Amino acid sequence: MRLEALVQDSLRSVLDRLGFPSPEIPVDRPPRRELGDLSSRVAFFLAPQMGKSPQAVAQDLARALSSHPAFAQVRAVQGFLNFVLRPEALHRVLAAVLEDGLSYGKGEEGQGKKLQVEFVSSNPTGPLTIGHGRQAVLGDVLANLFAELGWPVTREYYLNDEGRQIELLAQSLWARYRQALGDPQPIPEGGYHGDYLVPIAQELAAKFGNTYPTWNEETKNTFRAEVVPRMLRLIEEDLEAVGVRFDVWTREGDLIRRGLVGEVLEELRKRDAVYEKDGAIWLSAKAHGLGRDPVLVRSDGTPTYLMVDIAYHLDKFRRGFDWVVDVQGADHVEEQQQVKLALQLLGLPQKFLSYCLHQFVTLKGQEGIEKMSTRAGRFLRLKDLVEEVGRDATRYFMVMRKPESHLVFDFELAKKQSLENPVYYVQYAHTRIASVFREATARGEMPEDFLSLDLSPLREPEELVIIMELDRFPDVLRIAAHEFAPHLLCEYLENLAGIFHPYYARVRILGQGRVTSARLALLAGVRLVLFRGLSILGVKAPEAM
RNA sequence: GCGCCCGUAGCUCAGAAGGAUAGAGCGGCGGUUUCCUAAACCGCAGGCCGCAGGUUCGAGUCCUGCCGGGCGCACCA
Repeated sequence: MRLEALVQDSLRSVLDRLGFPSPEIPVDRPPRRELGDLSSRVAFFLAPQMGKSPQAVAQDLARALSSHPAFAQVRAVQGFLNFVLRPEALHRVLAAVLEDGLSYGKGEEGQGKKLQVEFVSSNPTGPLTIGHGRQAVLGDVLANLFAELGWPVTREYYLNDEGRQIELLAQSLWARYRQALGDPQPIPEGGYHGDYLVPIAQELAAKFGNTYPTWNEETKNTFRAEVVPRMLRLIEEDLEAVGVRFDVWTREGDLIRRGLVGEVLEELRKRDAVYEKDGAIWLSAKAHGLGRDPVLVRSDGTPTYLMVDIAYHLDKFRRGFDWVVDVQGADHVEEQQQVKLALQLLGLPQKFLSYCLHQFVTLKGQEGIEKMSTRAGRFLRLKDLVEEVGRDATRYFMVMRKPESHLVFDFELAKKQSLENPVYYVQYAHTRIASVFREATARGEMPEDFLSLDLSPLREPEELVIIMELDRFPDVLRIAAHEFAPHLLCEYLENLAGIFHPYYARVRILGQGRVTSARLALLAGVRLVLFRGLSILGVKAPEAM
């Protein structure tokens, strides 16, 4: 049984007996070790209805629990209830972890439901930058986390392969093509200046020769058809480098061709949520507390990005998703409010769509590309970053901060293969255990299996603390997923490694008789959780380094 | 001007739902190695939690106002 449930159950039975059932029983870790292993603030909540001080309530509860077999001690301190666990209770926790094995921490909350995580969704106007990298890893790890909680997860990429930006890109490519033929054609106003178009332009110059001397409708269609698949290939290379795969790619053009836009517009019109002005169709957002009314259909009759995005989300709903999580950068705040409003007006459940919003990435010590821009051709390509610092460090660094904080990517630190680098610190804990296991096997000290082992020799303080920490893992996964906060998992793993390394340095594992078997079982638990955690982050858990 | 996010140690950051004396890593200083990988470990120094009010038994956490930073405020996507 998990420790939180153990404490809750014990308290619940006492409270029921006293006639004060409490629906919610908080269980925490005390701020300092000396106070105890676990604590509860339940007395603060009960004090008013019991007509006593929190401390008096806590004392009553402590007395009632004093004979509980799992607790060595229950103390009332300033209204808090502090529990000291018997080692046997912790040994049972470790046994349960080992029994669960690779499924330790998995949940069932998502069973029978469908979740979509939409992320990256970068316009196919160039390769992915390290900014997109944060989103790629964030979305991927969130998807992994929800999968752990039992959700069937669809990873989806929304591809804006239509519109003005693509046209500008095509024209930029055409200009590069003309340049390749010796015609000094300038990149258009607001166009794409990146070098990545140059080799493609050279290729097209060789292929077409002088077939397209002027920018016209035919040239535009030709260059657009050439450029989009090539940009997609660049994006796929970047995603591949960072180890991210998508299940579904949805193209904006397909949504438009399916006629969804007209349908959604009709619905919005019925609900009086849109109006016409200057030949365009506007969403009545101001009337619902937003800052301005955005255009849904331009006066030339074409739908805006926002319009299609609304239709896209209605389509997601119809595809049967129970919940959609969109991972987006901080520059999309306004759009998020608008889409949410529109969906609400269309009658979708409020909780259908959640946004995981993240701030941008800056590179430490890289003058000139601190402010990245694909359009200006000023960026560091994701694939190049991965080649430089490795996939593991890239992924880890991208999610080690909470999404709503700015991320300063420390290039030099990420490259270091030493303890200063948190990802190596965690990986090294795993490697060490693997190494001890190899040595144990070589010496013939490895137990047949850990499940029926006597764990009672585990009595060192660090051993009990480590088990307490292993017990937290399922909570960490749950909170990291629902708070959209994968950094909590990084923090947890660093902490676990941070108690393991000193323990390993102080205590001998091998050559200790039956203590050795028990300690190997403890190490197996640590290794299991490190492996599970690193896997969820998409980072390797190496056997040797 | 309006909207969203952020402001915690020299640096980079944790402190889910308000809880006990605010934590970690790096950097700095000082130590540890006949022994399972020192790619490690131990110790020390370092804080008016941006500022000012408020809410309450209790605020880094909630509310209000200010200050500072990021992003957005297009018939671009």
